[in-house]
Amino acid sequence: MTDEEKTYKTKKVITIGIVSELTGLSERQIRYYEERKLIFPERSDRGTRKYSFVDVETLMDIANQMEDGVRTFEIRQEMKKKPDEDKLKRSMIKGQLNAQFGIQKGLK
Amino acid sequence: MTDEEKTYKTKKVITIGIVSELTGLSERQIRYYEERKLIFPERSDRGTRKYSFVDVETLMDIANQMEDGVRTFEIRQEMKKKPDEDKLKRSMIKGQLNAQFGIQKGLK
DNA sequence: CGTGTAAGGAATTCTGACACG
DNA sequence: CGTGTAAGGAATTCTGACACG
Repeated sequence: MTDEEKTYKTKKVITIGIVSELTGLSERQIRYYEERKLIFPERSDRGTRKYSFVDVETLMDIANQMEDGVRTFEIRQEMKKKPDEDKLKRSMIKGQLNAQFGIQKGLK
Repeated sequence: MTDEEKTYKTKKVITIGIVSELTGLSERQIRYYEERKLIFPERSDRGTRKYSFVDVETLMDIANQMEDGVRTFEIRQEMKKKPDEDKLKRSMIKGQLNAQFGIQKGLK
């Protein structure tokens, strides 16, 4: 991946309304995940949040985990350990994910 | 370039205020270039314009040509002829660009 | 804990128009 | 021709809080 392509992925230019459309999450949820330290948008001059495509992908990953009953602090801990396996995780189906990482509460 | 990377470049997710910051152009200028058929943003549900990174690059290219005195209809015609040499043109310094394409009015 | 909602304010975006030239 | 600006309205975003549970 070239520097230019990397910039497209990581440059924070998307407003919360569009992130909401892209992820299907409510603005409330998106702001809450920030409060829980799962995502870190930048701020424009006058305070509006700006997200990158990577943030959008992280949010979709979070959404999947929330559906599985994972709690925010557990998601945060997983992100610390494996800061860049998001792509890997996203490509796996839920069952496989659950089995491999076992990050869900008391599953088997 | 993978499909995923292509999506980052072409997906229309940036609002006009941020495009303005990114390009240094006023919102007035950006809307005017649309009126002159140089860029084609999409619209969100309720009508706000949304741009891609490619649009941002096109705008920076347009800005350079405007500085050189090229007029909007001339830029539009160049874009028709060479729909994808933007990258090439952007990488050339102005003098070279002028000499090679000669699209400026009566230079020399 | 995670998320919906009403609340009020501030900032954003939109369109059509007048202005200069 | 290209761009600034004032105008009024509509939509966006922000924060802190109450609610449910």
